Amino acid sequence: MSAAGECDREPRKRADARRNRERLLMAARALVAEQGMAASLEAVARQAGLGIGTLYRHFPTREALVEALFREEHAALVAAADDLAARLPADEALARWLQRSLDYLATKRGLGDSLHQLLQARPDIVAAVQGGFPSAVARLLAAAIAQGSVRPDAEPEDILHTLTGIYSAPAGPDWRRRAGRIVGLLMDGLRARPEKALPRG
Amino acid sequence: MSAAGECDREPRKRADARRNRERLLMAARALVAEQGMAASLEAVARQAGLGIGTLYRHFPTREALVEALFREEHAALVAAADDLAARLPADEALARWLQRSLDYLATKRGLGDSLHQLLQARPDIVAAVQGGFPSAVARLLAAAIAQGSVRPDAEPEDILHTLTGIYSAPAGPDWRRRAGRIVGLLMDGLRARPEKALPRG
DNA sequence: GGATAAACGGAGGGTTCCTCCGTTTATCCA
DNA sequence: TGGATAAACGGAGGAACCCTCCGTTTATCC
Repeated sequence: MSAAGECDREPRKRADARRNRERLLMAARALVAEQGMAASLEAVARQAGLGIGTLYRHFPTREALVEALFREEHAALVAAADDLAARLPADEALARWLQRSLDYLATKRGLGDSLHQLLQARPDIVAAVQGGFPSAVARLLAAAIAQGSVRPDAEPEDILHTLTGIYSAPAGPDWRRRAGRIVGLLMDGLRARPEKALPRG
Repeated sequence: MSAAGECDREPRKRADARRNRERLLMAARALVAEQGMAASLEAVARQAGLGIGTLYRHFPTREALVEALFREEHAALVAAADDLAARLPADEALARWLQRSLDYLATKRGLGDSLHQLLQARPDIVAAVQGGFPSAVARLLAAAIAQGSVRPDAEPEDILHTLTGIYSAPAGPDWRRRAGRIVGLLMDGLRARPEKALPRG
C-alpha cells in the first residue's frame, strides 16, 4: 500500500483521465437521479462534455458504470458521517446524515433492478461495502447518546429498520418528501426525553 | 353485459385480430420467459409470424403488452385452480396448482422492474386482480382438508407466505428447481398426519 | 522543449423503437 | 354468391441507442 490508501499495483492514471472519470460519474449520477436506468450512455457522455469513446474506455459496460456509481455513493455517504460528526452537534449530525442517506437511497432506487441484479451476480461488491452503513449509524447514534441529545435507550436497529421500510416503500413522485418527513419524525422521537423507556428488543 | 361476460361497449374485434392478439401474447410469453425484458418487440412480432405494425396496433406501448401479459397469466392461473380441482383429488390439485403458480411467479420475476413500476403507477390493475390468488389457495386448501388428504390445521397463509418467500428469493439459474423443491416439501408437510398440531397463529 | 505513451473524440455499423401509409382481407348485405 | 368497405395487416424508414475502432490530441518525463 502507498501513502494515501492507494494500492500502487496499478500505476496511477493521468490527471485528465482521473478528472474525466469524475465528470462521467457526476453526469451519470445526475441523469440517473432524474431518469433512472432510462438514461442513455450517450447522454451521460454528452452531459459530461466528453466523447462517447471516453465513457466506454472508463466503463467498458453499463454494469461497470453502475457499479462504480454505487461504490462511490456508498463511500461518500460513509465519509459524510465522519465529516458531519466532526463539525456539528451529535444529534444534528445524525439528523443531517439521515437526510443525506435518503438521497443515497433515492439513487439506489433509481438504479432499480439493474443494481439488484448486479449485486446478486457479484457478491464481492456487497462484501466490500457491507457494514459501512450500519456502523456509521451506530457511531452517530452512540455519539448523540453520549452527548445527551438523544435518549439513551435508542438502538441503531430502530434507525436501520425505519430506513429499510422507507427504502421498500412504494415509489412515487413524493417518495423523497415522505421519506424526509418520516426521518424527521424519527429524529424527534429520538430526541424526546420520555417518561417510559422503549420496550427492550 | 352480453352473454359471455364480454361487455359490448366495444363492438368485438374481427376474427383475425383476436387470433393475432393471442399469437402476440403467446410469443411475448415465450420470449419473456427466456430473456426477460431484454426481449425486443420486433422479435416478439417475428416469433408470432406477424408484422411489427400489427404488434403496435394491438399494444401501443411496451407497458400495454406487459400489462396484458400479466392480466392474462393471472386469469389463467386462477382458472387453472378450478380446472384442476374438478379433475383431480384435492391434494393432487393443490400440488399441481402450486407448481403451476411457480411458473407464473417465474414470469413475474422475468418482468422484473417493468412490472413492478407498472403496478405502482397503475393501482387499478392491482385492484382488478387482487384477491384472486389468495382465494384460489384458500379454496384448494379447504377442499383438500375436507377430503382428508391434508392436515386440518393447515392455513392458507402457510402457503401464501412460503410463496412470498420463494418469490423474493435471490434469482439464479436454478431458482425454478429450488422453488419446486420447496413447494414439494411444503406439500409433504401438509399431507403429513402429525401427532402434534401446528402452533396456532 | 521534444519524445512518447496514454487518453480523447466521434464516425460508422448494427440493433431497436415507433410511425405512417399502401395493401390485403374479414365481414356484411344485396 | 359476389362486391363494397371498413378493419386489420406488413414493412419501409427515420430517429435514438449501443459499441468498436482508429486517427488526433495531450499530459508526463527526461
